[in-house]
Amino acid sequence: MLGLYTTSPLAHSMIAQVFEEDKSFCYDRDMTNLEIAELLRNVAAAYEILGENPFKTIAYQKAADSIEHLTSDLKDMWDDGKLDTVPGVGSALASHLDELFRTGKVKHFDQVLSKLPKSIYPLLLVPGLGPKKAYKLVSELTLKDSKTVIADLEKAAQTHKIAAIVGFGEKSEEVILSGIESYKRGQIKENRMMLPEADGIARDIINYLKKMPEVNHADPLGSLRRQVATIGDIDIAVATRKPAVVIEHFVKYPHQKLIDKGAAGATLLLNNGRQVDLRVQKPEAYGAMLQYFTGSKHHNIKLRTYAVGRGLSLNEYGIKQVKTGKLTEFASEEGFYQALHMPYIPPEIREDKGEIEAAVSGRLPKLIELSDIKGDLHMHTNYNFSSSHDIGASHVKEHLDKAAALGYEYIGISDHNPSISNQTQKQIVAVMKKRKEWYEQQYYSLKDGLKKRVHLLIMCEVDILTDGKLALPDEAFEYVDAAIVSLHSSFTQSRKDITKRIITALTSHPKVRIFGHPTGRLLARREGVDADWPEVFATCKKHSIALEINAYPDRLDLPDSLVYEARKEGVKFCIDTDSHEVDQMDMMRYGVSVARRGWATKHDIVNTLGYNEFKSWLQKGV
DNA sequence: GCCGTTTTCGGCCCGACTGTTTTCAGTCG
Repeated sequence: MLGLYTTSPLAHSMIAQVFEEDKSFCYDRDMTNLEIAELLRNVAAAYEILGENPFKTIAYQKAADSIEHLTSDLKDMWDDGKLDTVPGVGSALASHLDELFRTGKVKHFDQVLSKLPKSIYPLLLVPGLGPKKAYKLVSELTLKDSKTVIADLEKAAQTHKIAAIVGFGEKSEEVILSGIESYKRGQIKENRMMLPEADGIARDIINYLKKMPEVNHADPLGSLRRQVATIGDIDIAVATRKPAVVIEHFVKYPHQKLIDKGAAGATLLLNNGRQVDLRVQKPEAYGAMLQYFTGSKHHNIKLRTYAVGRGLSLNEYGIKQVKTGKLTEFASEEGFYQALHMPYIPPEIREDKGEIEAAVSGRLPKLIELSDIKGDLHMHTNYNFSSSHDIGASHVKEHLDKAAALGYEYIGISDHNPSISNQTQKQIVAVMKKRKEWYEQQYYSLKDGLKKRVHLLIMCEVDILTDGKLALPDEAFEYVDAAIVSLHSSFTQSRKDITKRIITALTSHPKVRIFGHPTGRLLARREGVDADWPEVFATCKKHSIALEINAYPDRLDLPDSLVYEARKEGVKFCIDTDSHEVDQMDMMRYGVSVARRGWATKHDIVNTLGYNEFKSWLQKGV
């Protein structure tokens, strides 16, 4: 295959001359992981156009993927001399990245990138355009300005200048225009839905499908099955012997538009604007299909690479012996993984974070399950005591009833601390004393049966003020069993300031036991704070403070990637719902999903402890 | 350019889809 290594037939030297005024590349030594990944992808694209060894191109793309998925800043890892621990970064790339962080430039990248017109690189972000097409369009249409290249291309498509280019046609113009449309939408990031919304939609449809006797199994696929915090499209798999009947039934589900219908499935645009794909498969091959479409992409690539080493090739229909071409089908995913000599890997951890290696060597963690949860420590009742933030909508007795129904041994009421702006410290202490007495009175008035089953802990969610002090006077701590401390203001402080602020708060009183929704992120609305997480984790570990995994739908905070990191350091977690209304206590399972995605076992989670053990953890931190 | 149950050389995931083609290249997930 000599052709792979020869120079592209396109006359890039000529093009480079046309664009010679446009040669400088701006990047700096404080690039984010995302920006570095984009830089490496640009180099890979240039290599591809220039006809470099295709595996070198793939190596750059792999490194870019891997850097994009890191949970710490690459620059911090460089600081710590840990560049070589990044998968896909070998000695050559490590040396280039070292040059980048030291000098803010990489000579080799500049050389490669400047062989091509700079205006091709923005086009790579448009769906449907890869290196080859981007290069051809830029060359043929002489699109010089990288700042306006996307708008220029849009204009060229609208005025039908693209159909005239060899290899493009009228349809290409439409595809390019719709690609530019989604590129623009992608910039606004409005498309993804939060996990519970996607989960609810999928559950309704799965229940609807399961009413048919022809449906043997129905499951979500993709990021929803892996329980990622935000979901793009909803994909659903069905095992059946009567695919046509199932598809007919599916397209009768209430919708605004039937987008596609074929022998293997159908796509609907629902009334709520969400898109749902259905895929059908015969029961014998259902396991292979589930595995294939659950992903993640990185997990599947790693798994297929592993299989190739054993003379096997994986696809959506089964496992093929490379030598004989014999295909074995699998009805279940368990069987599929077993055939690869490893235990079943739960969907939540299929992210290529070491789960395949762990499975092969028998080190796969036994992930926490919803039924392991024995209590919920973060909820707000409708008891009104001049609280600093919002109060809840339900009575404490409703919360206790619900806890009993969920089989919990205990709950903690964690109302916000009293407002500090219009009350003296003395008044606040009095309010807290009265609050404790009120809750105790409510609890004592319960029926004996409920009291025996569910214990009540009187806690408080205390604001961490801008300087790290707590918004509750020391004397008031006498009236709570324990405190959750949380950030509710000044989210944009510098990393140094916010880290110091958090650590000050965590170590300011022995009754501070849980760090609530640690990053403060609100999905699709607010980024989390930029703290030095390893330092925060070390403090939690030292003082035996639990990091909260807040299950509230738009929080899911601590995020799964940080759960994974913190767990490696031996930090404990507490999964809470932060309920402001009694039915929200059902959201616990989303918190459990986050914990599972972070590889947590029940031993990593303090509210899997029975009441007595939990109480002793609260008091002594054992 | 990376990497190791084929470990310092010789491989590198897999198939679907689409448009422009008449047998395939490019892109995507």
